[in-house]
Amino acid sequence: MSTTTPQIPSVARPKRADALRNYERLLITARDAFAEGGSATSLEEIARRAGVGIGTLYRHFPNRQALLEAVYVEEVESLCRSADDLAELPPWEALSRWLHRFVAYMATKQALAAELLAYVDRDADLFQGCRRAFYGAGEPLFVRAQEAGVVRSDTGFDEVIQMVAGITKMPSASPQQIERVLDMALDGLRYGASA
Amino acid sequence: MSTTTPQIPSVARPKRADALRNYERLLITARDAFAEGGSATSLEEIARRAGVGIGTLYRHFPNRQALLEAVYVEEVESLCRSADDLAELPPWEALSRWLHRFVAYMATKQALAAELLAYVDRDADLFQGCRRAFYGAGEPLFVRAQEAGVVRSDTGFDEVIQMVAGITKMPSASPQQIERVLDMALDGLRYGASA
DNA sequence: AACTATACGGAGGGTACCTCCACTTTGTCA
DNA sequence: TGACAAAGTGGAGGTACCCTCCGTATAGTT
Repeated sequence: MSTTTPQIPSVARPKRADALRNYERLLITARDAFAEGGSATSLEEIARRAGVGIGTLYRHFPNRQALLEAVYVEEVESLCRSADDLAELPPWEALSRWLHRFVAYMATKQALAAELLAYVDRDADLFQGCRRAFYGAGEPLFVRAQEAGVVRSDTGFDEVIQMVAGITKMPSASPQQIERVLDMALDGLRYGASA
Repeated sequence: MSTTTPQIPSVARPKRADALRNYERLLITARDAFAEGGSATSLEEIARRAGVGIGTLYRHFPNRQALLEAVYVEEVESLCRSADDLAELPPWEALSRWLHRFVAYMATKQALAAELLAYVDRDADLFQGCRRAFYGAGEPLFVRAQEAGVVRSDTGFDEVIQMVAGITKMPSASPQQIERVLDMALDGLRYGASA
């Protein structure tokens, strides 16, 4: 299943060793900084924290939008790749865990996505690609669970994603509440399954 | 019906004549500028266009958020007041026109609302108040139409607003498309009415 | 007309995004 | 291995934006 991991226009890494090092430090630092500061962190701050000059940051990411995009894509890819780890688990277990990760991911990335939407519009390649990636990674887990008879047969992956996406948008709910609601929703997904 | 127009924490106008003049010019200029530039316009630009100094702008609106809020509230109030103009019209005509205005309003104010949401959270007084105002203004039109038998009786104003709000969020649709979809949805609202 | 509370305007402080270019490092090829 | 070109680095500084401060001007009152 590892070959099914779909590739988004995946960001082209730089070639030289030092450049690659700096690139990845910047990406990680930016991810963490945005997670804390809700995407309000300045690029200067990120460069400083990553221990590189501001010029270096701009060599790798020509503007703020580019950095936001790169962080976003990186996270989506990581979430999709993480579906592979779950291939060994029983079908239900795998699907359920992945959806939990999906929700946790959305919780932290909402501010980032909101700012990105101010730059690019909703159906830009970026988001299209990410949606395709989500489907490519999650749908096999779903189908497997359905074929194993642990998920009701009268629904589709689309509906599940929409339901789960809706849950992530619950206004001002604590992470615990969201987890509980997700579990309830997932119980509904099992209800009436053949096994 | 003009007394039913609900008041949002309505912005307190300044007292002195010159101050009031400047205040309103700023508000109008800001509204137009945000409508064009999608809320990206700078406050300096707005002050310049309104023909006042930047200090004057800041005297009336202590920061960017305050100006955005004032424009937003002003527009909501205006939309709600406009329900009064429609009181003379036949019930269906009145409801239908007001919902069209609602959609047109949403189309232009989406960017503004998006930036506001970055400052205040979704269930702040601001938005609560605006929702109350919407209901106060629109529900009587709806009830009147329903009582006149030109709107089906098996639905409520909540549902209609949600449906219409959904239409306003149609991604990258032209104003004409939105109008057409709204008309179709409104036909659905009439379907099976008694008259 | 004099007076005072209110309002005006814009210079300037602080910070953010981004550009430019002199200098350094990496990797390659004779 | 050492020299050299290509690639990469860092930070001063340009421009724009938000906002503060305060000396000046004006509306409304007595």
